[in-house]
Amino acid sequence: MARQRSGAATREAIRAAAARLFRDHGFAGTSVRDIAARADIDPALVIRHFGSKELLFLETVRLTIDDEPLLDVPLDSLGRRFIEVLLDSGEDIRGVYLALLRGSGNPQIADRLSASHETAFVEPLRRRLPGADADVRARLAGALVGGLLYALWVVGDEHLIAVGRDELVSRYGALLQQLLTPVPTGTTGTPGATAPTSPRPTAAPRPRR
Amino acid sequence: MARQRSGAATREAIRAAAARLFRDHGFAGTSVRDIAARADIDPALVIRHFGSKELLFLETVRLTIDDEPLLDVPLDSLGRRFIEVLLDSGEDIRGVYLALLRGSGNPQIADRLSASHETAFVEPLRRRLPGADADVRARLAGALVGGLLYALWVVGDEHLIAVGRDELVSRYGALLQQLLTPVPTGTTGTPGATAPTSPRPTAAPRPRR
DNA sequence: GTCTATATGGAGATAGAC
DNA sequence: GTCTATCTCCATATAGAC
Repeated sequence: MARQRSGAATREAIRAAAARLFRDHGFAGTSVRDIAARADIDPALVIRHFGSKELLFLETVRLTIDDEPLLDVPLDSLGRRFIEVLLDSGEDIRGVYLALLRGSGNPQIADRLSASHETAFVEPLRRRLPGADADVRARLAGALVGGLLYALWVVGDEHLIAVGRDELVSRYGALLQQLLTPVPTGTTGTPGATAPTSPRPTAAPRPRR
Repeated sequence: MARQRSGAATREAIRAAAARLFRDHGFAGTSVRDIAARADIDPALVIRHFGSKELLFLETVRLTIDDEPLLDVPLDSLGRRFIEVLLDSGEDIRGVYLALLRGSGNPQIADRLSASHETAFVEPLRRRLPGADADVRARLAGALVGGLLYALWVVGDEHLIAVGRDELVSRYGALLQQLLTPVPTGTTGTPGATAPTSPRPTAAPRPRR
């Protein structure tokens, strides 16, 4: 019979349905009718409560990493940790990231993506970085991090996925770490090697622990 | 008036119009009518010649990078060079990359993106890499490269763009180089602070095969 | 080969009775 | 606040006359 609900409950039902559908099928792949059906209400109510499909998207699809306590580790292991947190994040983050990315043809969604990238991928790192060029390094790190998610989630590189979480954390984390705490040439007591071009011995997959 | 043209000319006109519009406005943002209008023909002809909008997209939107400049560069400067080539690539690559990315909700377009990523970003690097784990390293490199384009073109990180081409090449190139020729501790000069002075503008001429 | 006309379906959004 | 009914617009795709 689809009994009437209170206004607040309806609003919540719409929000929940929208969040889920947008996350799973993106902005274009979700219709107002789909949302209404899932919330078991009339399509007109969706517009009535949120004004438009676009506003509803912007209200429900937010990228947040609130595992920030997990990032409370020494700076020299922040790289690994950050990758770890991302890879262990649930389906939520993945879906939201994909929805924002694929919807970024829409200017408003593009703005939201831009802000989300800043908040989730750049800012948490920049806060920890010392040095005058901390901002640039954090932004390069944001690009690097985004690249991993792009390769795994958007491209869906099967061979990269098959590498497995632990090795990805180790290798890509080390790469990120390079950006957070660039290894200076002199600290580890290496002699001032003047011959830069050395024929590469193979392997050595872990430049830094 | 819209006088008649030959079949081949019409087909070409459609193809050209589609390539341009898809690249500028994406798959969802381009209608068959838009394409027909730009080609100055009837919308029905678009379908008649190419079967569907989707097939037309797949036929006209291809990501190709000219990897010739990468062939003769020494392995230890391939990282910088690769970033250079990407950043100097024209509006074409950017548009195609964005169209594929934003259209990747469509399974066929996702497949195309996957293949393009492999061909353009992974394969050219893997060819040059020695070692048993060359494949993995090339894929990690592909992720890294994709991340830069993502940050610059999708997110549109203004502060990162403002860094400028040369410094991006230098810093992000050094990062990529870490993956191509890993070094336990820095040997090839400071990784990122200033341009490490081995420009090697264009290498020795070499016959194409 | 080309074009006119149209089929068919789905979208977002609205009007107005209850 | 909610729902029924509908509006308007636009999409891809097709049928059939020239």
